[in-house]
Amino acid sequence: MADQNNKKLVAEITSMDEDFTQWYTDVCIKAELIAYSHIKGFMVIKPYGYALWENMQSLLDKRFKATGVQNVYMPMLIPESLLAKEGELVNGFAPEVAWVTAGGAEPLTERLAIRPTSETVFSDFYKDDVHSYRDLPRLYNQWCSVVRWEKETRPFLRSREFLWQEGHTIHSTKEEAEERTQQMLQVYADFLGEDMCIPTIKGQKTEKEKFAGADATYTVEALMHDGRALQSGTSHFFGQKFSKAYDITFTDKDNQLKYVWQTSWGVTTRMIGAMIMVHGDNYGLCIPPKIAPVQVRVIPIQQRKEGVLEAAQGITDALKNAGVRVELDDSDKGPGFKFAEQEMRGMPLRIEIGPKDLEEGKCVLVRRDTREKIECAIADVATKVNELLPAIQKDMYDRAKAHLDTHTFAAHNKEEFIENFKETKGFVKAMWCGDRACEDAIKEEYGVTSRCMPFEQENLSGTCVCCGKPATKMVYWGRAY
RNA sequence: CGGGGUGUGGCUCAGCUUGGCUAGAGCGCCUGGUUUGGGACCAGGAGGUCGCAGGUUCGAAUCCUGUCACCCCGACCA
Repeated sequence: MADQNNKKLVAEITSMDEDFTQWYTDVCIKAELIAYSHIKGFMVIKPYGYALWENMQSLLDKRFKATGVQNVYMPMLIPESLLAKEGELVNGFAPEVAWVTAGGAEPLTERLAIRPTSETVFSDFYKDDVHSYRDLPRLYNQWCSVVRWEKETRPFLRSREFLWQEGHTIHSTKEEAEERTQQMLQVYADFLGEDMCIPTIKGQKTEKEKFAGADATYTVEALMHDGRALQSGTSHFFGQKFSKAYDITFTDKDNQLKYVWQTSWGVTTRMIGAMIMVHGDNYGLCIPPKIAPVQVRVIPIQQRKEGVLEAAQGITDALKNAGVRVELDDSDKGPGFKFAEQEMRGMPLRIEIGPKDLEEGKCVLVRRDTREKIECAIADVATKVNELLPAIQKDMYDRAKAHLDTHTFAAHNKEEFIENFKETKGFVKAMWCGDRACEDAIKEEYGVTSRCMPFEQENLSGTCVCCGKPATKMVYWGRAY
């Protein structure tokens, strides 16, 4: 019944099959996540979008703190001389740094960078803060925004200012720092999988793709509905690069002066983009229950009829008491409008209650992810909802995982590799010799980049799909956002 | 930075080629009423220095010059 009306129902958003990019933009706007501002690449995050971020923040923050991380806040402006101390980082970020050059009417003697990332500031702070092995480790994190003057911008995926968290830790031993790097990557993978219902591939970035200034960069890569890849979180092992550049030393147990070992790791509002593109459909957004600002919207039908609104309010209260994030839509819009809006905004469940239901003492629950309708006695609503929300959470993950699996291909030789990238279908696993030249050539010819060298390696063949020389690694390749 | 596109009420756009009275439509918004199980209907109403700055002209949304902004596609990045 509903399917016959698909066209009409989604008249306000472009079909994702027709134009995925436009669909994405439409959803961001129509689901009221953002509004464009007057500055390119700077967006207004509206209450519903920000509520999403707040939920993500709070879940992540708990996970961080469970591993001993503490939150701090660092200055947003970085003197040029400080930023310039670590050469690779400056070179990496130089083209996209925004500068403050005046304070009021007075030109500054030294221009100040608006942080593109805060390794330098943390390092400068740690330098004087740490003296002894007893001061280590330092496990600091900050929630803030950073600015990078990107050429092309897109809501959540690539904006010039974006919200993120950046964790910066220092350790007395290499092993401990390496362990922390992996630990945080796992935290991201767990968060994305368990809370965001987004399965990821964990692995290491190649030299070409790694973060400027890092010894090693690790990543969690997700696959969007259109088959394109999205780097969804990173964790870096810095070795002693920054500690040597910024002179962060401590006296160890053996009474020797040593340089600290350092990590940093971050995730951003880009994850909201990932959520949209992994779970969304032609009805709009579809938000995992754990993240959803509103988990259930109660929609009364013929709300002026005797008892309807009261019953709807009763259900709302019962759910609220049961710990559910619930909202009653008692606006005077028609029911069709309300259904469409709830779906557009991706609220995981809605409850319809009208005079007919009232007579029978029931209501109708509708899942956003499957649009399945489920009748339920009014008295059992809280129980049923608390049963359905986890089920939706699980099903959303399973569907995303199935999509990832069916859109990951293995190429055993060059022909298969080329074949798989004639159109963007997903990840392609292929062997690689480890040579930068092959990576460059593949990008040049097929427009795909190495996404990561996965921790779970397979031996697909003995030779590099590009040059035919002996292979050293299996790499996930893909077209990336 | 290269290619393409667009700037006219909150939104989507028409009008511009060929200058001319008070700048239009749909959606949205406000008021009143009728409605309500998939984006309701009727009546009334509010809302625009046509992106900005110059120029041509008796007269510019329309022609000319400049400029700014945004969107899309590429190369760089979370």
